[in-house]
Amino acid sequence: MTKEKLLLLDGNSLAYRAFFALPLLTNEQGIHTNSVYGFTTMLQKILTEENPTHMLVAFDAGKVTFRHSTYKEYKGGRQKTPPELSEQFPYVRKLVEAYNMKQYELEMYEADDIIGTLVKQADAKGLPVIVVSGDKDLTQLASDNTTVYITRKGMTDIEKYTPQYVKEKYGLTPQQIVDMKGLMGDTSDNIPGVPGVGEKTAIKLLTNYPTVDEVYENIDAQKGKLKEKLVANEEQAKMSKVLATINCEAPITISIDDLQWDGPNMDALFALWNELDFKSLIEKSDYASEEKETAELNYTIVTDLDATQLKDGMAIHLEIENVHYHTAPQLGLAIVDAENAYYINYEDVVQSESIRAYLQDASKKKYVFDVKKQQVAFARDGIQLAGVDFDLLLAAYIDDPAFASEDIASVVKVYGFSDIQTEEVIYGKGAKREIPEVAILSQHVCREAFAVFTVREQVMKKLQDNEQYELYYTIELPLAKILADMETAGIKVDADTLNTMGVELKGKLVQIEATIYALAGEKFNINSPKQLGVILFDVLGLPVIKKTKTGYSTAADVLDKLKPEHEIIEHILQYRQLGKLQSTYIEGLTKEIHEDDQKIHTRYQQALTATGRLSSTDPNLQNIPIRLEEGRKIRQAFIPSQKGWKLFAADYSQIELRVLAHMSRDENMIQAFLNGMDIHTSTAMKVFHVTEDEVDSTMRRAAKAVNFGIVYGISDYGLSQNLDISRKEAADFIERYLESFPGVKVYMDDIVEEAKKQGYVTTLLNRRRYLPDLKSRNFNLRSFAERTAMNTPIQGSAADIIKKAMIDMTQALKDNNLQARILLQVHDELIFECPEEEITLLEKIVPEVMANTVKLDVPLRADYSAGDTWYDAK
DNA sequence: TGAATCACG
DNA sequence: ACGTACGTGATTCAG
Repeated sequence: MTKEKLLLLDGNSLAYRAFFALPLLTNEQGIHTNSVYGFTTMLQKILTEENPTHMLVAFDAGKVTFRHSTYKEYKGGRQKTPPELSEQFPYVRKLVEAYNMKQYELEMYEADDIIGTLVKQADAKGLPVIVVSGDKDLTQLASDNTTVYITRKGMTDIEKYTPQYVKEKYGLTPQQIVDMKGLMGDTSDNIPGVPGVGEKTAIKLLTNYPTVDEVYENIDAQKGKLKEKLVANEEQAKMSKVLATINCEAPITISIDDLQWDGPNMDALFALWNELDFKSLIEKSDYASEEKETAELNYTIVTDLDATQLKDGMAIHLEIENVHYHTAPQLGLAIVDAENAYYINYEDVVQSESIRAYLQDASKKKYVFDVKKQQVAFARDGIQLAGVDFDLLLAAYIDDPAFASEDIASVVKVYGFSDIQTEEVIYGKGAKREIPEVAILSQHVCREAFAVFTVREQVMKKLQDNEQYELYYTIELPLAKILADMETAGIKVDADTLNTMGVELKGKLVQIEATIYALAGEKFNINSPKQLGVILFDVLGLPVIKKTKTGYSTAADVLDKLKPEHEIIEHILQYRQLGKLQSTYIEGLTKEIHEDDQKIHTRYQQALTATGRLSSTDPNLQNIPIRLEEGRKIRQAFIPSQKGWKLFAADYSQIELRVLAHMSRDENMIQAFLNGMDIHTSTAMKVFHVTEDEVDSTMRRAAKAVNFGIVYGISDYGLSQNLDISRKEAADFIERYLESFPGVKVYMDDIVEEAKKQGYVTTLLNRRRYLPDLKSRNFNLRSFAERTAMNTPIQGSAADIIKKAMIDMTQALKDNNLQARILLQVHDELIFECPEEEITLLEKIVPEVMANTVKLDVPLRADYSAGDTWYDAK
């Protein structure tokens, strides 16, 4: 039998302490959670360390207590409880409830008194007690039987008060704490004490005369001012002691036997943590990990199914060995609804006529997680997946882009479904990763499908409630199919071209390397910022312009400034530039060319970015060099897949600034776009009050930088860095800009204001991004969130527009019976390939579709060009 | 595994 | 006074 131990918590005091100890946090609904979070982490820690058998959380009952009849100013002058804290009290209660702990409060009494009374009972029984509070007053309860834990900053840092510890700290016994309070008072509870007597004096007095009464019985031993003060405040001192004394005779109606504790209600606790977004706790808890018992799901492993079993409205899940779905083996397929669950090994799926027909039947609705992945993987075996009506990955991403995850388990957990294990648990991680035996795998895959089936209605309802159904159903879902086709099509890359460039680069790199070593006077690893820093700043003694967390910064902007200082700099910059081309683009891209078709098949992440943009991986085809000529040549390796075909590229002109003009309704900016003039020049004219002819390149460059700055959520510092001017000058630019475009200023102010109010910002097509940090008390976090609030509607709306354009474009290509197809998307541009003879038609259709996909208060414009390589389509 | 760097929009 | 531009992914080094 385990040893009994009683844990008593001072609920109110701990909630207060946690609130002020931690930065303001909010959950997705904008409810503040820092106090509950601190309370939870503290509790988790103590429970693990102490294993109590009895528990109680005591709360203060109301404002008025029996102490007020002694002294009506008791706890007077206290600041009102901040509303951010008040709203958390109900959650603290819920938390205690989920932990299955007894909670108790008593009219007219404070939590302290409840705790004191129980401590006394426990002491009588010899039951060991731990009292936990944020309030040092409780330390008076310390005894050989009772230890008082006082939380320090961070909540998990705890000071343990035993009688010995009190003695060391104050030179007093725990019982004397109240005498000390009597003499020195307590500002937080508005206990007066003796004015002019502080902790030092109180301790000194009590060392000689152990109680307040004895101090006064021997008052003649004191002299001077101190004596006067003591005499004048005798009544007040004695009253103060009474106020500070915990009442251990409170008329409580519970006893220790009622406090037996058998551990938390994990389901309830888990649900609450979920609601409060305590993701780290969820992950840490055993409940979510391997030991967790998941409910058995009844399913059967079959080799075939007949048409009557393959119904409309089932969840399907194709399990693929790893994330690289263009090549990774397909393992098996689960087909699940409320009544049935089947698992079919992938070889059997490919063999089965009926299952193939079902998968390709658009009239049979299917629910999946990551339709693009499944579509691509099925397409490898000639199965054209159709009829997908629900994609949990996309729906969850629209619900909240922060939910993005490749792992079904973590996504459904957000919606309260936890009968599923994470992919890490099933496969293991890192080098230990391996495919589990079929029995485990099939169970898991069926659960994945069942999870999709289960949360579907809930997620769809949420999208409807938030008016995001249209974004989901008319943009993201159809886009997934288009992206799958783009990925499957791939883009042809000529390995020989890359190879030739690589050989040439290699020669140059060897030369530059030798030059650098000669100038440095020694060999070192140029690719190591650390070693390079030593050479530049210690060996060569160049001035240090910027430091990083770990040492000297050797970033390009720093090296640029050092150019005049030493010849070595330009060689290092050259080396870096060419080295990047070699490793990332020549070698990196070559590795990704598929043997069989000489193509690169990237994967677009459709549910990843916070703003709604796509991203591209393995390889990233959205950051192929263009700005510098040497790098731009890489694009010569990208070619059409067939003889007689061309590449065709079209890009939106200034889409983000046009979106800004539209959303801000700024008349000057709208006018500038209506005039069709170069926007940076026209900005320069406005800001510098000059005519078009008077705008020189410096002014245009400055105007361009400010335009970018505005889109990013401007700061004078950022602009000053970008333009390499003083902060003052940058601030001046911004001010003049905002005077020239007053609508922009109003818009920027409003958007932050509105985001603070509702907790999120939205885009043109009602995509959301939650910004809890807008309420942070941390300046950095808050400023960042404010800039994000300004940037996301712009970047996100631009992303919405091109996504819609891709859908419209696919339709237009079809309507015109063109062979042309979209291959790549790079945020504001689309790259196509097509037979040469279709170019003329594309030149008409593409810019038209792109310009008209949405109607803004300013025109949208797309520029375009065709060529034999991507380089030439410029 | 995280930091630094640099490629893109 | 606070310390910064927004959004990504790949490579390299080093602990």
